[in-house]
Amino acid sequence: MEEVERLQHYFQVLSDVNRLRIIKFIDKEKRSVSEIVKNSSMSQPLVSHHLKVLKNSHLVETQREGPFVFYQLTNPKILDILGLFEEMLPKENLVSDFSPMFCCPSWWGNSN
Amino acid sequence: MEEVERLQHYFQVLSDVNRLRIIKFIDKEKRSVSEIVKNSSMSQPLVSHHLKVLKNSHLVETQREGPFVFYQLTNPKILDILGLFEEMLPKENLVSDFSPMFCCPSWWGNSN
DNA sequence: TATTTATATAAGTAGTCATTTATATTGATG
DNA sequence: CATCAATATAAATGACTACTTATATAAATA
Repeated sequence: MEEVERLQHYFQVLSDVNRLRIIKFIDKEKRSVSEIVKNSSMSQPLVSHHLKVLKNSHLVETQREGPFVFYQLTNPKILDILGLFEEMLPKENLVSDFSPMFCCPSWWGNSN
Repeated sequence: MEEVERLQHYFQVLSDVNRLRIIKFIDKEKRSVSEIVKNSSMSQPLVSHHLKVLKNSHLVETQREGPFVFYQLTNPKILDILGLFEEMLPKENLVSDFSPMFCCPSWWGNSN
C-alpha cells in the first residue's frame, strides 16, 4: 500500500464527527461501550460500528473485563495530532461543504 | 460551526488520494491546471473538480495569468501536517478498509 | 469576430458509507 | 440451564461523492 493511500485511509477514518467525538471522549481513559453510548447521542449498534472502524485501523484497542469491553486509544498522540490540526487549518468560513451554495453567474462579478 | 465539525470537514477534504497527490505536487510552487493534469492520471474536469474542493476549503488559492490559472498552497504548513501524519499514524496492516476481510467465525479462536 | 487554448461547470451514474432496525453472541448470575 | 445485561453483527436504506461525458466560459490571437 502506497504511503498516500495510507494517509487517505486515516483521513477517511477521521472524517466523521461521531468517531472524532468518540476519540476525544475516550481521551486517555479506558471507556466501556456503554459509557461511550451514554456520553453520545448514538445508538449502541452505531457506537459499536464506529468503534470497529477505529479498531480496524489500530487507533483504539480493546480489553474485556467480564461483560464489559473497554476501549482505549492505542496511541494518545492522536489527540495531539487532532490539536495540531485544529490550530493549523484555515479558519475562514467554508463554502458549504463540497457543493458551493447558490451564487450569481460568474459574469455578475464575483471572483470565480 | 463546531470545532469538531471543522475538523471533520478538513479530514474529509484530505481523504482522497487524488487531492493528496495534487497538494503534494503543488508543493511550494505555483502550478497551472494543465501542469497538474499532465502530472496526474486524471481528466482535466476531474482535476478542476478537486481543485475547487481544495479552494472552497481555503487550502489552495488561485492567481490568473492570461489564460492560465495558477494554484498554490494557501499555507505550505499543510505539507508538514501531512508529514506528521505519515510519521505518527499506526503502520500495522489495515483490516481491509471499513469492511474487514473474510475471517472465520469468532468461536474459531480469533480475538474479536 | 471566429478560432483556439485553458479552465470551469453541469448532469448523470455508480459505488461507498453512516445510520437504523432487528437479531445474535457473550458473560454473569439466579 | 434460563435469563439478563453488555456488546457485536447483519441487512436494508438513504445520502453523499468521485468520476465521466458533454458543454460552457474566458482569454488570446488570427
